[in-house]
Amino acid sequence: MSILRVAIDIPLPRLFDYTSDDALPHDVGRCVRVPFGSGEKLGVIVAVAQASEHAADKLRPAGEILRGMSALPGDWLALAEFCSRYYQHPLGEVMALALPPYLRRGKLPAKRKTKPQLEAAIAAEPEVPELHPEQAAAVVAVAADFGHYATFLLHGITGSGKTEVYLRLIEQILTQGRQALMLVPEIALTPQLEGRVAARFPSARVVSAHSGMADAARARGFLEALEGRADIVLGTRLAVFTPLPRLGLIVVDEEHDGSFKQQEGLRYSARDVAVWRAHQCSVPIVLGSATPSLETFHHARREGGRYKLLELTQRAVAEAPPTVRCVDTRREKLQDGMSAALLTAITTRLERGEQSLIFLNRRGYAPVLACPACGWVSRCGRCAANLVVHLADKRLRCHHCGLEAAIPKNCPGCGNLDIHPFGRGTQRLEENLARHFPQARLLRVDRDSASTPAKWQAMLETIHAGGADILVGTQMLAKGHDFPLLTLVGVVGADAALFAADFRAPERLFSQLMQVGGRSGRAQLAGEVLIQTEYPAHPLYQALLTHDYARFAATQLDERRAAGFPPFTFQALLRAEARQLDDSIAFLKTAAAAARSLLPNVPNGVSLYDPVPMRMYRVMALERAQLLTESVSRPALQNFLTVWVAQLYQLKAPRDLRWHLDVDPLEF
DNA sequence: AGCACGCCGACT
DNA sequence: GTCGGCGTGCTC
Repeated sequence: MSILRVAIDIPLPRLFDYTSDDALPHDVGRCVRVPFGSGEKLGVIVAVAQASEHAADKLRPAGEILRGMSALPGDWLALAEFCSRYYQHPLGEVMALALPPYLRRGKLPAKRKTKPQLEAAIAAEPEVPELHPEQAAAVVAVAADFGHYATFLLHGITGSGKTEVYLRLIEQILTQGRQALMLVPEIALTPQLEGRVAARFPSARVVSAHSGMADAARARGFLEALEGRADIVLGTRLAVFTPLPRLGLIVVDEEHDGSFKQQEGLRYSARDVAVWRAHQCSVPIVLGSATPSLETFHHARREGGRYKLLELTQRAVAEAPPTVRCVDTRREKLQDGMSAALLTAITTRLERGEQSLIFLNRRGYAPVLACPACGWVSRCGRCAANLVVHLADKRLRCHHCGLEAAIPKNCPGCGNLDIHPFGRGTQRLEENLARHFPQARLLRVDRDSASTPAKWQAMLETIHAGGADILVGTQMLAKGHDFPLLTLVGVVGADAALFAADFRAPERLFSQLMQVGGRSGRAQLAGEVLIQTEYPAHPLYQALLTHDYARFAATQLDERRAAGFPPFTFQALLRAEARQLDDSIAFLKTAAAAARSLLPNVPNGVSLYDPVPMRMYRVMALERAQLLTESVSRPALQNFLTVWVAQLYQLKAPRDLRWHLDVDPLEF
């Protein structure tokens, strides 16, 4: 008779013990059916022990141990335990997230019978481009650390051939009989990339891992990786949890991308978890970006820094970077929000048969409908936000909860017939452009117009085929697509981010503009970027003019250091949400009081701020507040959080109150 | 998070 | 007289 310690998918920070008369030490890492309360659950065996802390009469016998599937290896369990510890999240929930849903339900997928269509459908790559010297040096540097832990930042401008560096490294690690893990942001995970990798390594087993996959396919890929049959795992953030017994290399492409951070449940950063995992498995990890996160860049540039910096400054294809120019909009009367310079530039492109892209990161027709007479504005009843005017389908819509309403004919406040949309979104910009350029073929690309993958795909094809002259789009258009006919990018309405309350807003803006600017100009056609701004002298724009990420990053890091922001401090946010804001605040105040009694015992200074309503304090009829804690010492913060969270579980709170901790939060 | 147990309103 | 509301308490 032995004791099984089992992690179960419930929001409690503890394991549950069961008795078993047939469990063996090698059952650690296996799934097991266990009675739980009045029902049954599937858990993961974390340990097989001789004794339990619990009274024998409390223990129930475990059910079936699922031996049809290989046990999850020790390093996978350790990875889950690390995430549980670091993000202060119950281990059972971590494992539930890390396992494909199919396996979590105790099912096993049928074995793959046919070779997947993907590989068959892809023509072999005209198999391999030559490396320029910087690429070659990067490959040599990383390969020198095969078999050891090392983190590399591969900092390379758009078009400098980062992907080719990844592929060469993967090729080399495969020849050593090891597996490679490649993480990409959600948006970039397209069949194209899978196809390119599969085509490049026709004899390797490539599996994908992302949440859009069919359950069985995802489970099959997970098992192939677990059993060592998969050679390359390519996926979004959740792929970081794929078990890889022969792991030899990790690549995180576009490492700055916010989608690597999960914003609900286990709020993990797949990039940070990947770095931990590389260390755990003694393998090198390559973080690639044209605009690295300031956290990563800081580690890479510091004297004796923790990361090694690899720079790609040349473009792999012979082409010049786009010319970037600011248009000072304080000095002229704009026409529909557009300057004469921008209108002229578009006209020129139309005459030459080239494409223009106008970037406005605000979808809808106008951000609000308002009554000038009585001051009524279209507010969402469930969120602290305005309803956005969507003229395309004649609705008002909340971008936070999805609430919809008809557009009223007259003011609901005073009956006034003269109510207007205020401000400008992509739909209105499209309408404006259509008036200025009646002969042009316009295409608006945002989450509304490209609502399904099929529509999005069709739009990309239209753009490629030259079926549109002027594109109007949000950041959807910024990422990773090559548009050979596009030679002009106009940026409209970007200034707001310069003065946003979120200290990371400039970092995101720079990255976005750098990316969207990179869409313009290809082999033979020079590109131009026009940024309309009231602050042409702003350091962010000045750095963009010279494509000088390093200068921008340096000024940002100076500001962060002076203000005591990350990466110079480490933060964690306790958030609470309830029907009433008062309840959320009250809970956080109790939590703060508990924290204060702990703080004298925490070395190295952990600071605690006052509970405050969140900026968007109401979403979906839940009112939210947050409490910030920070420290210059990550271990000090961790020690504090561990003790604090244990107390939080003991606090009594209204039934409808939810709370969670966000370690290393990206958004406030 | 489920899910049971447990004390107060409108129905056969 | 019951069916059922959702308030709190537990789950090895």
